[in-house]
Amino acid sequence: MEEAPIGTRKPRLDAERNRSHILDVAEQYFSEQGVAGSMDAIAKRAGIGPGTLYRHFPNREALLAALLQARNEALEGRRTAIEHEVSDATEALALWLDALIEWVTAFDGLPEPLRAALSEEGSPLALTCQGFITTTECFLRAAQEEGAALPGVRGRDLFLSALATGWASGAAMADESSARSLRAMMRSGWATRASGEAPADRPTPESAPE
Amino acid sequence: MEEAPIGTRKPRLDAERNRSHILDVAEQYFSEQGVAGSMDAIAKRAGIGPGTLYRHFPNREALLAALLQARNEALEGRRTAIEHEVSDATEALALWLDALIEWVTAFDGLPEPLRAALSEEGSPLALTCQGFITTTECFLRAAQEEGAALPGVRGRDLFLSALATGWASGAAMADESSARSLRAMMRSGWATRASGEAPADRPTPESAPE
DNA sequence: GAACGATGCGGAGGTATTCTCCGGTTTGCC
DNA sequence: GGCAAACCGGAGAATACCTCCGCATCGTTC
Repeated sequence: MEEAPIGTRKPRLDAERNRSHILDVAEQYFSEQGVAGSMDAIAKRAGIGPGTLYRHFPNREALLAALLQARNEALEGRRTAIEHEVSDATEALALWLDALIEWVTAFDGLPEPLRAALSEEGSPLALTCQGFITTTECFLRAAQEEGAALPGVRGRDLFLSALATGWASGAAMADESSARSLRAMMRSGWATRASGEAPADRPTPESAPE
Repeated sequence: MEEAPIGTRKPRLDAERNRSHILDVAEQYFSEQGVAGSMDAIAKRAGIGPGTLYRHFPNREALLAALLQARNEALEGRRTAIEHEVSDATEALALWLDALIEWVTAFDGLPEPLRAALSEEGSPLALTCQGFITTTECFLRAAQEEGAALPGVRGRDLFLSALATGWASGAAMADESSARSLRAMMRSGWATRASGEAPADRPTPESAPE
């Protein structure tokens, strides 16, 4: 559609290559050090100057947003998969929230900038989050119409819960058992008593009604 | 007992005064700017040099720990009050967790350093947290013996939940309704279905069985 | 009350990090 | 091949955390 090079002088190849190289390096660096790692260190590891890094990504948020792009698409895919393969609205919402938690913990320390981004309107991360909040709202509404989710809860609250769960799971004190507990508690937080008898420890039992 | 000035040459008065002045200033500063505010700014506002600030409190954590001291005692008081005035273990645990959330949100951004402190053994904040985790464990065990709380949950998980709830409530997106939702979801997270029929919106109904 | 030793004070400054500015170079287009 | 636009990269400004050390102040002792 907008591919016509009208007024846009075609992006230079070296810039394009630098950009993707930066993304590769940042992906690895953030995986190792967490998202709070030094920007200049990324530039140095990529063999470029700070200026180049900041030209491509004006701040940490922009870099993070670009890094998350691929995972965003994966998460969108997960969404349509759940929509098509899971008919039970309760299970669908639960699976979606699990996917959200996984997305939110893609990098160590990611929940913090996400929460911060929710406060600022123009942030690229905020846009992404807003989309996922809307999706959460969809799944939630379906579950509520089935009577499987409490009516007082809103999509943003569930999204915040997922974010908070991911944040808490990142604590050094939190082991695998804690993470499971937190997820389970979150689930019985929105589910009604009437909905499916799974109280806590059922490990997402892949019950696709194919 | 250890008041005998053996080997300790009695603390100087000006130092003591400086210390409490720093605490006053920091209290106000953190209340305005959140706990991530600049240390040097606190020193400047207190009219002292950074060196003096850091002599009294070697780092931000120590300063925070000292600031929280008063509130810690208030929280301990709340604990004994709950223990004496509330016989229902479910309600007691719920009240305690509400008090914890309030403590955790005493300053804007406080949950973050608390979570970080849990990772480091020698931190003064970690000690405090550990005490409250133990208290949480006590309330939880009582509730579990009444069959009012799920047996799989641990005290640390509940503490983490409270911390995470406070963290999420600090998001700009979170309004009062979100905070209430989060607390309600947390509660139905640990409570069994059998325990009291209060699902969400009961506003802590002061039912002291005197 | 005066001198002395221990203790506290405070600012200069080292290190780290984020981000900007600008001269020099490379690239794409004609 | 030449030109203008875009890009590169490092120097460096701004800020924050924290340390070091000469000097001042306090408490004690004579």
